Amino acid sequence: MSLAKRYRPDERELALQAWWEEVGVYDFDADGSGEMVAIDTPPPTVSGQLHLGHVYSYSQTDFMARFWRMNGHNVFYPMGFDDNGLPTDRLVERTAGVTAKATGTRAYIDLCLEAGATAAEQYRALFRRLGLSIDGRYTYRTIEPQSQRISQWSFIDLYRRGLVYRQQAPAIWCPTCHTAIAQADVDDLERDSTLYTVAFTLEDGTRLPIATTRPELLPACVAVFVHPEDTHHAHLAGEQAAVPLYGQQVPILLDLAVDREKGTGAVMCCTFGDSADVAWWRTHDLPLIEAIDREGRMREPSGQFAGLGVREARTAIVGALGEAGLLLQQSPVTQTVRVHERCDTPVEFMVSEQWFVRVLDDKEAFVEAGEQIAWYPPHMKARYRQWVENLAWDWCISRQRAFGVPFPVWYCEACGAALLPAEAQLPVDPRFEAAPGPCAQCGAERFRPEEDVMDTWFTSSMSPQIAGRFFTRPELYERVFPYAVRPQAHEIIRTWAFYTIVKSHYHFRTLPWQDVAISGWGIAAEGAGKISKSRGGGPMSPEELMARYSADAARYWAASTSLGKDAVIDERKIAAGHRLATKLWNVARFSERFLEGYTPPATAPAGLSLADRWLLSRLQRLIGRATERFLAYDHAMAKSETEQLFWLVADNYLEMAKQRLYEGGPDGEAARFALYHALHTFVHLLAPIMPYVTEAIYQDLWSPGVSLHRGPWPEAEASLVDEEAERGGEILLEIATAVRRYKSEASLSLGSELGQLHLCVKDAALRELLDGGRADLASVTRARSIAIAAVPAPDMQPVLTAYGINVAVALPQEQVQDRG
RNA sequence: GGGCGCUUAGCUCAGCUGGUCAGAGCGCUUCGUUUACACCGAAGAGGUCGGGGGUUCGAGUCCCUCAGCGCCCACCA
Repeated sequence: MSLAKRYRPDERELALQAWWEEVGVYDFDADGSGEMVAIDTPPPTVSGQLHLGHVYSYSQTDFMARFWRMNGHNVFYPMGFDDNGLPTDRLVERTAGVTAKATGTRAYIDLCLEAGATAAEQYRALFRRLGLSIDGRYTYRTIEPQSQRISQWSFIDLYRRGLVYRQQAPAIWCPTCHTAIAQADVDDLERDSTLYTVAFTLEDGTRLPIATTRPELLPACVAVFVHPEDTHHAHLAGEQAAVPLYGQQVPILLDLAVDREKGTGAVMCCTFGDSADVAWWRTHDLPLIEAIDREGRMREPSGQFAGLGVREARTAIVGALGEAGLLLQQSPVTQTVRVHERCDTPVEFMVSEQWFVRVLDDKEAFVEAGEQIAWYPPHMKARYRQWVENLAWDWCISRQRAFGVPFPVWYCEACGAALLPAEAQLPVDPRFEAAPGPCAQCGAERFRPEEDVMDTWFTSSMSPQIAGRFFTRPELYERVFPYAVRPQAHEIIRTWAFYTIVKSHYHFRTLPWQDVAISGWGIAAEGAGKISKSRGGGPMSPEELMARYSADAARYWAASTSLGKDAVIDERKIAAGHRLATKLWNVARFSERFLEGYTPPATAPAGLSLADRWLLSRLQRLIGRATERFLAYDHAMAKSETEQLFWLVADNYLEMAKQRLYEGGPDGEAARFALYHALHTFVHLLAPIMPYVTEAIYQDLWSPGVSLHRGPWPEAEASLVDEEAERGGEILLEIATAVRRYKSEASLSLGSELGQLHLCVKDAALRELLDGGRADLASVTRARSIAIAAVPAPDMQPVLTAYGINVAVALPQEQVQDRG
């Protein structure tokens, strides 16, 4: 077996990937006895194309998986595709240009299933190409029957425990997606708006100015609030005010939540303009006037403006107010509005009947759960805690959409009671299946199905159960749950991480995982932001990038930034990864002729040079350090330190050992020993990050047919640590650099010989230490002779004074004459 | 308004528990091709580590403060 002159990642990576799968390198051993590491892999959402942000975060998970696997752990690394629910539903609407209403629910579901399957194949292909060491036998889709079964079981279990409820209440509503959504699905969007001051009329006919950004809600105005200590307004409490344009009389009420400094100090309460309105509506028991319908159009209370969209209605009402002389003032304001994160549409609050999971009652338990989980990096825990502490709504889990996991619920036509199926019947789709009646309450036999589907997070929060085959492989599930780690991005701490913790707490009274590893985002260089939200999937597609540089190079980039930090997509960094792979290959090629058929002795041979001892010592410390860093999820530091020593070795040690290696003999044996350990160590330590080129070298040089990625991981050999040699080695490096500087300044080639290299070393112990580096220095400097003495050399060119050493060189006699 | 993070060479960033940390890659300048590598090598130039104050024998490294940037959360009349 020999190494090709050139490493061709484009060919080699594909072949290795196929081979790894063929021999099952990534196979989890369901019956194995080794220490378990189960990874609760994030199932990517089917909502578009994969981008470099996925490459970034998924690579970081794979570094851990490969590290643990090489360390002999039994790694459960499944993959899922989150293809149920709103994201897929919206994708189909956008790409196919159809709606469920137009095609019919059944046909629409089929379109969504197809879109999910297509995306899953694309994602799978990219993940393979990237070299994620996923065990393909444990792949799932969140829409598949087993996922639905687990999700519906979760619902039924929560229902029995009284932890879900159905309520007619104001819920956060997306007019574009036409569904209720959860608090977690809402983002902030800053935008320019106008603050209108309009004139309400008091009973005595005087005007009460009130500022609003939403005049279209005047028909839904149900009260005016003032602060009890507001000297200008508090006396009005108990009076009625007439709403401009519409004329309905509303009470003037007191509430401490009013900000006297804002607007005019008096504020109108509509059903509903924002969450404060909802709160006031509840606490003051106000009437409900629904002015906006579910598509975001004005309803009949709006009078002549009924049928207009919210924005058109606002313009029209402002016009009418102006004509009526009721518009006192308008001024531009910057306003932050709440929008649906999936479509950026400003949300409304709609009274509708929705299913909720109780979370507000158990905030403390969820905060405590967050405390018990180890977060990487640790400050991400603060985000979780802050979110939980600020929760204001129970988790709304029903969505008025066609595609998703259906609720396993029918309602009795006669008495309205909910009928749930037995667990054995799951999964069910009440929209297409008859209820397993009769009604337990009244005995009636006519039912109406629950038409809504579940929030996609309701299912993905069961990912530990779905991946672990909760129902179909209970023995497997027992082994993997709770998981060792949940890798995920930070923007879904409030959804995926939180909801998974909620489910695990309610169903199993346990934490779902020990650790949470939070990755940052891969972000585009200009106008930093999430690349999935930029057009065209970012600056370069992952496929394009890997075709140009290799998967190893892409992973190298992903390894350059530690957990939790965003990384700018930097092609230069990816190119640097490519160069590292090439260099590694060339070092291996150089080493091949010396290491072919070589089995290193168990203990170091006699006659190690100073450079050999330096190298062996540095390698032992590197092994310890890299291992420690990987254990702390710090792949960036592990990579950086390994890479640093590697380049030092490639640029310097190899030149120092070359002469001895070529000449053979006992000195050559010593160099072989050190060289073997160096290459062996680098190939192993870099394997989690650059699995392809390291495996290629391992296969070609050492163990054809046995994968590097099954380990074992190197262990540091304490007897090789040698601090004295490390200091001496540093001096050798300095001398080598000094001599190269001399040659560079003299415009000599690096290969040109020196007549003599003279070291003047006063300290006897140091002199003896450096004596062990004669061969190393001769090799790297091409000096014909080396003098190490206590006295300076006469008539020689000084090149370095440091460490109490004076280094001088002399050219060979013939060159001196030539130059003269 | 609250919380968290960031501010180190022209660019992108490393610098863990304070004392060879002032670093890497890219870019730039100059030089160099016969036994791994021109998909290359070598040498060099470049920063008072955002500002100010403090702790310490000693601070990018700890504390305070100011400024700017980013993110999360709350508010949003």
